[in-house]
Amino acid sequence: MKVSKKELDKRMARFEEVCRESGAKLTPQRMEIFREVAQTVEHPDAEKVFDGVRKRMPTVSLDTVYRTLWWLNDLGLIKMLGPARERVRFDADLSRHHHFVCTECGLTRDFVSDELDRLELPDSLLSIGHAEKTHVEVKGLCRKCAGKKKPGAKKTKKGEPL
Amino acid sequence: MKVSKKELDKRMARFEEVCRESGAKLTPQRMEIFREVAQTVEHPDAEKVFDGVRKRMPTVSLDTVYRTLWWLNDLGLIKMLGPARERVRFDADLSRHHHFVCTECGLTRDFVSDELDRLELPDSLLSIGHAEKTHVEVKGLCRKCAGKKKPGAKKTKKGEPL
DNA sequence: TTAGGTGCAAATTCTTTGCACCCTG
DNA sequence: CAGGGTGCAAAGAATTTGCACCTAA
Repeated sequence: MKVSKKELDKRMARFEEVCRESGAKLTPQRMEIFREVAQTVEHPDAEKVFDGVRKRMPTVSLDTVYRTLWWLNDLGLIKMLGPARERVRFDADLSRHHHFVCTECGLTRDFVSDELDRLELPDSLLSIGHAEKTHVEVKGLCRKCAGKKKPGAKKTKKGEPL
Repeated sequence: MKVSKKELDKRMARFEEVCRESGAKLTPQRMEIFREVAQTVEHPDAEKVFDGVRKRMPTVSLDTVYRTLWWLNDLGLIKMLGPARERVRFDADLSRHHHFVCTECGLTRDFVSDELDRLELPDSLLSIGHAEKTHVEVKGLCRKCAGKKKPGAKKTKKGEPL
């Protein structure tokens, strides 16, 4: 499913603007890679983007697609979903709960909430599918990282569980 | 952080029971791998589990850990978090929205909900960290997969609690 | 006894990097 | 013209698999 032309134009305009502001070069590859993500409501993976772009530009390489995608993400022009440099993790707690995830160090803690469990889903979901489970993920800084942040913000290694 | 001895014992007992019921062999490796996940509230990845088990059983191999973890997941004794065999995906929609994900085909669709956006988080979160964003992921079958699976599948009703 | 389980090592899959050439600004 | 950007190929990281030996039931 594609987004409306109007919305796509808006996204492309913002892309060019942010791109220019950041002082980065506006290459045809970047243009097409961004367009590929911006024109759809599906949430394509790198391979899908690659295939789409390749139709119009047969010489792009997969690694340019990856590099450009991370770059767009860093610029805040797109967002990443799912396994963003993380590993699979395991949980033996089978009771109903949600997760708090620290954006800095990856610390993940369970929490429960009656209010969340009573949530009602919007009608718009009916046209998409049949809901079976909902899981809430709260992102933020854990206490430890919030404390560290001010002095000299330090990065933790990728997806390291705590 | 470890779970209480009582809870751990409960989990181990259920493990042995399910294991026996399923007709699978109760090997020391499986025992220790399950115990490693069951004894903590952290959400360890395969490597972490491997390291923990290796302390008590120096000869386990990483691939046995992986195989056992998938097996435990299939038996419903543990759950997987994060990149469960998925790839990173990209989204150019920067507005506030949540996701519906089909557990069968992976289809991902955005949806919005005022109610979700007004959610109040429980106090218990305060002791963990500072919440910045909350994202809801609804899992279920998309219409297409629901149709394939069992033609007479029931539909979600409005207002049905999750 | 014997089918299922394990360890080892090699294979895959998805992503990331080094490097020399190319093109935008 | 300069320095960032690109393509290619090769490297990595996290899983996964083939195979022969081992062991719980």
